[in-house]
Amino acid sequence: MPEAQTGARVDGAGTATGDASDVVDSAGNAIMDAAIRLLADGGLTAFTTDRLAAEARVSKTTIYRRWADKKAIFRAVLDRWGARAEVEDLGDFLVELDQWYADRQAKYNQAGFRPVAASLMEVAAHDPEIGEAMSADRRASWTTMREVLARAIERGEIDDDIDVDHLEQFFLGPIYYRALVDGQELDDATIAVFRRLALSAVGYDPNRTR
Amino acid sequence: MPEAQTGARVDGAGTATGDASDVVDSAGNAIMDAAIRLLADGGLTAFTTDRLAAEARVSKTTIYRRWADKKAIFRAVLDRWGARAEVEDLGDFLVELDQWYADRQAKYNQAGFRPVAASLMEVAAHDPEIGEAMSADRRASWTTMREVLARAIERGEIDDDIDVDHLEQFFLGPIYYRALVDGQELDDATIAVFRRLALSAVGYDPNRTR
DNA sequence: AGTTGATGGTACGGTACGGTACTGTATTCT
DNA sequence: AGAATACAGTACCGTACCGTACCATCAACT
Repeated sequence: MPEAQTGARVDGAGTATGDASDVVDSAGNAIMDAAIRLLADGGLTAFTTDRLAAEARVSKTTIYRRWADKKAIFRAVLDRWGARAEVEDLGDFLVELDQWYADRQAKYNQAGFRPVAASLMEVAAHDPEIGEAMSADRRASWTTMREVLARAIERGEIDDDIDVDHLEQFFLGPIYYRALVDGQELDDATIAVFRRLALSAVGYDPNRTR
Repeated sequence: MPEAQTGARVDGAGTATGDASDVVDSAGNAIMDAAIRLLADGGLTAFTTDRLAAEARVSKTTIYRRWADKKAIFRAVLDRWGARAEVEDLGDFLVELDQWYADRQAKYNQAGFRPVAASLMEVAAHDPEIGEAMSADRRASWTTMREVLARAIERGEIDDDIDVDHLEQFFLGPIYYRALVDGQELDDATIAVFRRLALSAVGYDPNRTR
């Protein structure tokens, strides 16, 4: 009977109702936070269950009560790490694009982004299951930009003869490359340059009326 | 006496004269090739000295006779992996750019690029020494594109008001992102799209006379 | 109060890894 | 021929890791 929801202990939010993917209890959150800290500091080498338990101030028992094995832990970390940008329809490509840039800038500039992303990618590149989960995450994250671009094309603000997939990669590539591969900061000046270049590339008219 | 160069065994090319970084003997080459195969197939998990010896059909003694420890082996793999593009002055930006694109396309499309690059990046992101070596490799690899861009600016073929660093990242980012992060192939159509967008971004006039 | 269940701490087994030492053999140079 | 060297093969040691078992404790529910 998997629905045996009885008494929880520390967290006041009650018991976990869903599966292991959405962990809401405090111990689970502590474990996930500790896992990201470990990956940020020492990468895959430091990502051991012993250190995870110590860093989360939790016993290994508590960890293995929530996830079957290390791979499951890692998948949960991946799920938590992936967060998509939220940009709604604001009627103007430039406004939406700036919001998207600000979101990406904040995300990729956050402390530990590069080491954590590098570790996640290493595993994703070699484990098909993790890789597929990561791809799904990325596709979901792309949805926002796809919609921004699709709306801009529909409004006639940018050229309509470019595949949306390529457009996404063209917009995201430079900032991702700079942040992940090169490890440089995404300062405002850099974002401004990339923005100007990208806008010019897709035929956006800077002197358009609205 | 480190200059004790006496008789080698298998390779007819004679003895190694330099330091451990340039390994030219057959056993050393076999080890390096095997290391890249291991990283391509199983990533950092599979990259153990035992498997390396087995894959290279070499005893562990032979490995540790050439490199002091595993980190040194890894650094040698990194050196071998990094190969810069070679584009000379051809008098025309478009011609040079196409040569650069062809070079990058071939490199990033080679089998095993993504898994190997992902493993190298994971280590580079967490080990300062390896990270610095990788940065140096990348800077050296960039030199070619920097010169291509600098020449184009000097010739007046593209806009001259953009920082060269940003330009590099803008050109390289999309193709690197697609190949490494997304794992998609760099087909000719994609390269063509990226090329068209990039040219338009930097103000290249497609109808220029020469 | 008593029961239930999650937790912390710890110890343990089995395995794998990094690096070294040792033995016998094949090759090159003197 | 004899010396020197590099090699394959293997055994070995210390360590670290994953996952489990055990036990005492503490909070929540009946």
